[in-house]
Amino acid sequence: MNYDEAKNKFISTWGSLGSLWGINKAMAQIHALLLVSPEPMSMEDIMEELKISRGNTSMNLRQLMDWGIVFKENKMGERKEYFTSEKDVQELARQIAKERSRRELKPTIKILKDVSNIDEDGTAKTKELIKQTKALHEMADTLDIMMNKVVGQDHNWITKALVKLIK
Amino acid sequence: MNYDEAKNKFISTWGSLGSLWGINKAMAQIHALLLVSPEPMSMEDIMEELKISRGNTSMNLRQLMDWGIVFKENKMGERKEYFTSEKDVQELARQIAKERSRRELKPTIKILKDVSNIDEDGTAKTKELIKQTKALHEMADTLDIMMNKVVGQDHNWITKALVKLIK
DNA sequence: CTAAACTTTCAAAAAATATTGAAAGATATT
DNA sequence: AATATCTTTCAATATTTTTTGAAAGTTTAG
Repeated sequence: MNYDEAKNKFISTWGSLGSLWGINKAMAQIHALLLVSPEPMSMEDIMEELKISRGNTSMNLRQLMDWGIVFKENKMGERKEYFTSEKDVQELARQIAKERSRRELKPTIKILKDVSNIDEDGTAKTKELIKQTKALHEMADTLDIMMNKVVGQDHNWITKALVKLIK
Repeated sequence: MNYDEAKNKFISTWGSLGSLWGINKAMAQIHALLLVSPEPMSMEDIMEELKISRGNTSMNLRQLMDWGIVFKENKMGERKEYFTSEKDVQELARQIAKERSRRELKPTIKILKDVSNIDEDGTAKTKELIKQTKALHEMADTLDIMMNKVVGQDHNWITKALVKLIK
């Protein structure tokens, strides 16, 4: 496998993996491209490499910046904007954990809490609904605490956490 | 909020959350419905409650069984098939972790390994590709080991893991 | 102020994904 | 073996999501 094959394979794999962490293909591919590019890239560069339209590139770059994993850079004397990705994969993981907690986990926890707090009326179905949503609430809450813990951790948290888990 | 409102809210929340763990809306809603139903449900029952077609119900039930989180049950003297969900949420989490490792993480790890093993040719772009995919490979591998560790853990692993992390 | 260089927006089109429902397939019952 | 009961399949359809590209917007330079 040569460089170009390897790069394309990585970009397309990362692209289809996007759905795994809740982003679309183009967004994930742009991210992959920037992640392995030694130099910041312009919108033009990205459009060209991935064969996607200007509008698409613009929108997805914005979203990546909203996620806090891609940044604008300005080259001196140049009008054009350049983009880079967060290069430290652990920082990347932390940022993603933080955003997913905020966007998905926290809102879900709130709903689970509300649902599990309905009045107990003695029927089996109400009991079951309360019981199961309570259990999910607890689990989601624990997961959220863990994820936020991770966000405040030093760079090698994953390895350390692993060591602790395996004991 | 009364029982029906709460139940519907839970089902629709769980449904839209499906994409979070990589399954479609109908599948997630069927799962939610079974999770809070005190009794096994027939295909008829499910179609009725969720207002979805027979074909849709059949296909999604099959997938849920493939994930190992929904089971067939037979009532004595009845021809019809009934379905129940795994009720223990920790077992549910374990099963999901296991399947996602198998379906998504492991294949990705393999590709990252291949890509990061291309020949170093001294150029900056090749160096960067190797460096970044190696880092991702290491992280994905660690995550996979953690997830599989979790799969073999006892019922309160989440709480225990949390305690360890917080120290 | 006006033009040039670049970016963003958004309605329309395309692509991807999910859903339906009727026919075919099972399996049990008479 | 014919019928009844129930499930699965899959081509057609509907829905949702993504992408495009041209117009509008913004910023800098002259």
